[in-house]
Amino acid sequence: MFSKACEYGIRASIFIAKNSFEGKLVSPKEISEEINSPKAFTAKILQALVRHDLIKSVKGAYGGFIIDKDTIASIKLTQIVEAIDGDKIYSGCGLGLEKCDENHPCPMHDKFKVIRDELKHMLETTNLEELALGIKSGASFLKI
Amino acid sequence: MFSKACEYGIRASIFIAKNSFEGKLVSPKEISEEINSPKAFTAKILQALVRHDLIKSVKGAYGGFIIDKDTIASIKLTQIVEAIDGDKIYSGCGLGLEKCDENHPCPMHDKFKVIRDELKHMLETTNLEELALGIKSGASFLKI
DNA sequence: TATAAATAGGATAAAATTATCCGAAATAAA
DNA sequence: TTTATTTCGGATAATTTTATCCTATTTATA
Ligand code: FES
Ligand code: FES
Repeated sequence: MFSKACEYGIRASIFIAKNSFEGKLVSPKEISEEINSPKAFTAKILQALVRHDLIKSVKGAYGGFIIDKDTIASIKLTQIVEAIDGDKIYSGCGLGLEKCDENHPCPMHDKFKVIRDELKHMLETTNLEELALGIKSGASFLKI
Repeated sequence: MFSKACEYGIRASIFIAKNSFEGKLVSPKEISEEINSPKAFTAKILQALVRHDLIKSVKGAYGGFIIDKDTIASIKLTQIVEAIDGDKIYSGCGLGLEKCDENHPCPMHDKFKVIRDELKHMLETTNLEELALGIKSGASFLKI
């Protein structure tokens, strides 16, 4: 469904959000340990999220990654997914035709579109805050 | 969503089904031209579908691939997807946790499960016949 | 100012996926 | 029986994705 990079990116963002509630910066080392991902690869993904203005990096000693407390609730999953995987998950043809086109549909189009649109809607309406609260309360987990 | 191999496999199966209505065998060459896919790679995927008893191969001169006319309507998309991509699309965690577990869910689990289950249901209830008829009637297409 | 700690980013490497090639085996027709 | 045609299957190559490594740059603190 999503690429590994995107899975790591979402999990990392949730972990950063959780810590950002308390104003705590976290490092790639801590992140990769908490979400069980390769450290250097995760760091690369974090850089991409910084470039897309979804998270903030503080360079130098005592630095790390953080998200502005008051933006956590406004960051939607779709923004993270698009920053890493692009929009092919929303616009691509389920059977791999060059483009998904109502006027030149593949045989699966009608049925696939319904599901693809629901996925899109879900990613557009789910924000980092609610996911981070799930982790905080112990209702959900980021590894194993 | 699906691997390239799976996309080719589904498109190829639909094309084979369409021709099987008229009892016509088709070759990897013809298939790859009609669905716009790499020939040798497509041939490999067809072999896998044969091993899974989803399509039939006729070896030797004047051979090719075909599907028993009376089984076309009973072959569901899910069977093709599982033969090629396995069941990770049904059972895998959306955020890449080792396994999707109700009792140890990732933060996206509840919302993701709904969509994953709908995808599963769609693949389980869509059969090759209806897809092939769409191609035959000109309502849908297998390339470009 | 010097030092230590941390992100940024380029260069590689490993692994997985996608794609190609070629000879062997099967088989229908001449 | 020979020939031409076609699938089967192993070996290999190209590409993409995933992962690692190392150095430069940044910056808080001593
Ligand atoms: S054309 Fe294939 S999903 Fe729209
Ligand atoms: S645990 Fe992640 S989708 Fe179920």
